[in-house]
Amino acid sequence: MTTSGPGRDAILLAALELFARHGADAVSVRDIAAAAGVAPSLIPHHYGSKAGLRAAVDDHVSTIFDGVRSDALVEIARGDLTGASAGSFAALLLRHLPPGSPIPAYLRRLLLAGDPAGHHFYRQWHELSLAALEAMEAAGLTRASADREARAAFLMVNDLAMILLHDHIARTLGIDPLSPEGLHRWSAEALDAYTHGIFNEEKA
Amino acid sequence: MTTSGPGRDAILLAALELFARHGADAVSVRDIAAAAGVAPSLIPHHYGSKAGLRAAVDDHVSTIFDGVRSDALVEIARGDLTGASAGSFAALLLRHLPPGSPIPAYLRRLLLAGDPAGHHFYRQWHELSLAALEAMEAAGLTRASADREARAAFLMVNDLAMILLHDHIARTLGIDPLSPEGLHRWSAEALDAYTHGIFNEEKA
DNA sequence: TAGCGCGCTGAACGTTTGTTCAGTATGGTC
DNA sequence: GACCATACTGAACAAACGTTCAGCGCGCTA
Repeated sequence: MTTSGPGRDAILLAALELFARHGADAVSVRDIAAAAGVAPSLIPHHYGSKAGLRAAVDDHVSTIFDGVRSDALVEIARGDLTGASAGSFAALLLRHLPPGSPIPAYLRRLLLAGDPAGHHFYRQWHELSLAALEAMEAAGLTRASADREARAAFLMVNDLAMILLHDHIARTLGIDPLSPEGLHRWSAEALDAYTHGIFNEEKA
Repeated sequence: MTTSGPGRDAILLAALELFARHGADAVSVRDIAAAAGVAPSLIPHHYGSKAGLRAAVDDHVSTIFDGVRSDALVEIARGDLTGASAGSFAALLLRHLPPGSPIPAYLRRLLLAGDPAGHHFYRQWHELSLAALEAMEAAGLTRASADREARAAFLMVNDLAMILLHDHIARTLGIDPLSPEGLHRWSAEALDAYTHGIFNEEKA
């Protein structure tokens, strides 16, 4: 377990890519080494074990998310609540990541794997969502909610869903909802639904 | 590869349970055999291979979904559009499954894995969602949409999200959104959002 | 220039994987 | 009662797994 070297970074990036695409269980140490262009034994050398590498990748991703999250908190504190930042987690993430980044797919695995790292991530974002909603209510941008916790969860979960189901949406709708144009179409629908409603008033 | 026997069914159910909980890649043939109370060699005997068992589990789940889906189509055809059936896929599924069923968790894996089975499933439900939305528009229950495809996808994805992120929501909100009470709280928020809106009209 | 530290390799290790196969037990058919 | 089909077992298999370890090469400092 050492601390530097070009091979070390190559391993981390290759692992992130492969874990995101196939899931950590389906990827072997030899697969990662081949993708990184190093010997398989370099992985336990640098990261102790495959589990250690996994933890390092989680850490790497977690650090990136921390950056995105603190940026969002700054915007909320500034009262900058319009547009995508407060309303759309997906748009926020998109601004911070290069196109084709494996991070969204990795996030997908993280949230669905059921391990503690995924829940920790979810909880942090839930709190951010709650803070954003409170700020919007205070600014008079939303109708008051009888159940603010549930509403914050509802909005956030809907937003995350677009990332989680990204591949399916892209193929079914014929347009990538994480591309600028696709995101525009998607959030137009979302904004319309959340502003004007979709259902008519029901009688009983 | 045979066709009957008590061991065969036990293997299928044990595999469904374990695949849903840990993912197929993380579960060994020996794990499944132990859970089913049979010898490991009985699995390739009945299903040809582990991949064959996987396909059989997919088939089993697919058949269940077909039943749910055709029930929903009947309701739509009858004009029975109020309540949970048309609006909530989660509620629909809940009515068809016993409590504690591994099916929702399996569905989660299916949609995430990126294999054709998951996309096939998504596409079928997207068409159902579109049909339900069309019926609701025709019945005057919704405002007309400028982008009906996107709206159907939006509503469906939001609904699926509740199942995909079920564990996180349950732990964060402190109430299981797939239980009757939890579902009530969740769909109250959803119905309110979709009927009255959440955001106030924006100026520019 | 000698010595040392360390990123890195390649062969080997023991374990676990999915699968094969010879063989047993059981239930139905002639 | 003899026969056969078949659900099922337990030992064995080759392949792949994660990991270990002796050693190589390069860049330091003395």
